Amino acid sequence: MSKKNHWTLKSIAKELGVSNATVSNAFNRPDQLSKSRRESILAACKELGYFGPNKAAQSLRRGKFNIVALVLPDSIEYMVSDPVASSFMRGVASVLEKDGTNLLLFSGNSDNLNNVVDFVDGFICYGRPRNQSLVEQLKIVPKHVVTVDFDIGRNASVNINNEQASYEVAKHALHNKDDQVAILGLRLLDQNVLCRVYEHHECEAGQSIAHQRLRGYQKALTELDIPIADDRIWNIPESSERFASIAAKEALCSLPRPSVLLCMSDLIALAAMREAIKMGLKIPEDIRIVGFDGIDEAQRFVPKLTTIHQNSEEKGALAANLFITKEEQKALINYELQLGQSS
Amino acid sequence: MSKKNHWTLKSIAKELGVSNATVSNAFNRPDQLSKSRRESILAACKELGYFGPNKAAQSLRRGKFNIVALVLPDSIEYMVSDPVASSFMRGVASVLEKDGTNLLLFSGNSDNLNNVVDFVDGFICYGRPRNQSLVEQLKIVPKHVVTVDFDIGRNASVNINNEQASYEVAKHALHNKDDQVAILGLRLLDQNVLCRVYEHHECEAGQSIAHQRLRGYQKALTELDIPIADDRIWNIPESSERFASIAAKEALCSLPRPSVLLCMSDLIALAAMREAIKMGLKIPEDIRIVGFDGIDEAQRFVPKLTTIHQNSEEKGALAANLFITKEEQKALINYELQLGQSS
DNA sequence: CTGTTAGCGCATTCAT
DNA sequence: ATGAATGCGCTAACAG
Repeated sequence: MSKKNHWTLKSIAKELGVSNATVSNAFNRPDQLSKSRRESILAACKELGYFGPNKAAQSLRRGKFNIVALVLPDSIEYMVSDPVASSFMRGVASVLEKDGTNLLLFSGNSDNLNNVVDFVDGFICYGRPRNQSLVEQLKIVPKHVVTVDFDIGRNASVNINNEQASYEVAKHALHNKDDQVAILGLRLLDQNVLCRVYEHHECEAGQSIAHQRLRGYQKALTELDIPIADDRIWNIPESSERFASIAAKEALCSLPRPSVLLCMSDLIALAAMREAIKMGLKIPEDIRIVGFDGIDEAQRFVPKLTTIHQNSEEKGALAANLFITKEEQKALINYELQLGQSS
Repeated sequence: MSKKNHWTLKSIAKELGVSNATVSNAFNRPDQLSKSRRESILAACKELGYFGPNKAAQSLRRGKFNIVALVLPDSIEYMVSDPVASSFMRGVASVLEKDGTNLLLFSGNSDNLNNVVDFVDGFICYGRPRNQSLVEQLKIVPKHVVTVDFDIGRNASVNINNEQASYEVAKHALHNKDDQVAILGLRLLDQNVLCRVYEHHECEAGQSIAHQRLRGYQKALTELDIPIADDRIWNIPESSERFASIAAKEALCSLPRPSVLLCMSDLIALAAMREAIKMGLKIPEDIRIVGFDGIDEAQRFVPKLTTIHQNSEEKGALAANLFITKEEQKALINYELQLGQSS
C-alpha cells in the first residue's frame, strides 16, 4: 500500500505496525533494539522511501543543528572574493566538511544575530564584524563562539602576532635613517574613506589589526631612527584594487618620493607595485615594497613580493577544530617572513 | 521578577499575563491586535530580554527556513578559492543578503542531500556536482531547485551558450589552416587524471560544459579547415595552477610546437602564458593563447588575455532571483569576447 | 480584538 | 525490548 509520498516517523511507524519510538531507535540508537528488528525496519523504510527522521524536527528536539555560522567581517559578496578570507574559509570548510557540520555564511553587515542564532550551534567569527552591534551580541550570545583575529570577552580565539610580524617585515624593508617611508594602511580609521591619517596618537590604544601592524612598523622605524611624517600614512577603507591603486599613486607622487612602501595587505602591495612600474620606477632599486598576507598572486608576481605569510588556511582549520572540540583556548598561530625581490 | 534568562513565547506570555497567540501576533501579525497593545508587548519583551519567536520552531511550524543551500560542484574548500566560483557566489550572496535569506554552502562531494534537505528552502546548484548521486537526488527532491551551467529535468536554470562562446574565441585566435592547435581542456574526462584525450568521438553527445566548449572549438577549426591531431587535446582534472602548468608544459613542448593554445579556463591560460614566457616564447608572435571565463587576474596580466568574459556575478544574481521568485525559467545569459594582447 | 487548542515531526522518559 | 505519553517552541484555525 502506497501512502502519500511524504513519510513521517509517526506515519511510517503506523504503516509498519510498530511504535514510533521503535522507528526512532532504529535510526538513532541501535543498542535499544535487536539487530534483526532494526535491520528489518530500516529496510522497510528504505523500501517505502522514508529516509530517516526529519532534521529540522530532530534539531528542534535535540537543540543541536549541525550548522555553524561563519561570521564574516563584511558582506558575503565582498568577502568571498578576498583571497585571504577565501583561504581562511577553505581551512574552516575542510574541517567542518569532515565533521559533517554545515557551513552558513553570515554577513558582518547584518544587524541581528537573532536571525540565525536559533538554528546554529554557534559562531566562528573571522575578524571584527563591520557592524559593531554584532560584536555586542556575540559577547552575550548563549552559544559557542570562536573569534579569529580579534578578541571579545570569550575564551576561544585564534590570532597571529600582528605587531611582531609587521615589525619583522618592516625591519627587512628598511635600510637606514635616510629611508623615506610611506605606509599604506588598511582600515586604520573607522571612517569608510580613503585619506591620509594625520593623527595616530591613539595608535597605542588601538586594538584593531591595523593598529597592531602600525605599532610593529613604528617599532622598526624607531629602532632605525627613521622619522615618519604625519602625512605619510594612508587609510584604505577596504582591500580592493581600486582604492589601493589610488592610495598608491598618491603615495608614490608625494614628495620626497618614498623609498619604502609598507603595505598592510598583499593586494595593496600588488597595486602599489603596478603603479610603481607604470611610473617607470624600478623595484626595489627606486622603491622597496612589502606586503602582508602571503597570497598566491603576489608570489607569482614579478618581482615576487616580500611579505608576511599568514597561514590563513591553517588558521581556519584551527578555528573550526576549536569550535568542534569546544576547547577554550586562546591560540596563537605562526607566520613566516617570505622574502621576494620587491625589497 | 526575573525568571531564568531563557524566554519562550509561552513563558513570556504567562509572565505578561496574556495568551501566547497574542505575543505571537505582536511579533508576526501586526494587524491582529491594537497598535498600543502590540507596542506595549514588544516593549515588555525587549525589556525582559525576549528577542522574538525561536526561529527553529518557527521554521518547523511554517515549513519555511530562510536558508538556501548553494550546491557547489566540488568540495567547499576547493570551490572557495576558484575565482569564477567566487564571482558566482558573490552574485548569489548579494541577492540573498538583500532578501534576508541565509546561504549555506554545500559540497558537491557530499553523498546525501538528506542531511540538509529538511532545513533549507531549496537548492541553487552551481555546475554538475562531482558526486553523481547528488544529481539523482536533486531531480526528485521536493524543494525548489535552480541549476546553473547544467540542466536536470527541472525547469529553472541559468546557462550560457558555451559552444557559441568557444567558437567565437577560437575563431579569433585562429588565423589559417597552417595553425598548429592544441587544446587544454578542463574536465573533458570523468576520470580524475591529467592526460591527453585521444578519443573524443562521443563529444557530439557530451553534455558537459567541457564538451560544449570543445564543440565550439571544433566548429571553428572545421570552418578554417584546420586539422587537429588526436594527441593535441589535454584533459586537466581541475582548474588548478599545478595541473595547468604541467599540461601547458607538455603542450608547449609537443612537436610541431603549437601556434595556438585554446584553454578552457583563464587559470589554465594564465599558467600556459607563464610557461610560454619561461620558455622564451613571445606571445602572441610565437604562440597565441586564449582562455575562458574573464577573471580579473587574467585582465591584469601582461600580456592581457583574450578570453570570453562570463558574467559570473550576474549569473549568480540571476540564479538567486529565480530562486526567490520561484520562476520556472530557462535563462540564457550573455557573455563577451574580451580582446587582449595574447592572441 | 483576544484566548484555546491542535499539531509541525520528533526524542525521550517511564512504564511494561 | 517495546509502546504510550509528554513537550521542544511555535503558528494558525477557530471560537469567543
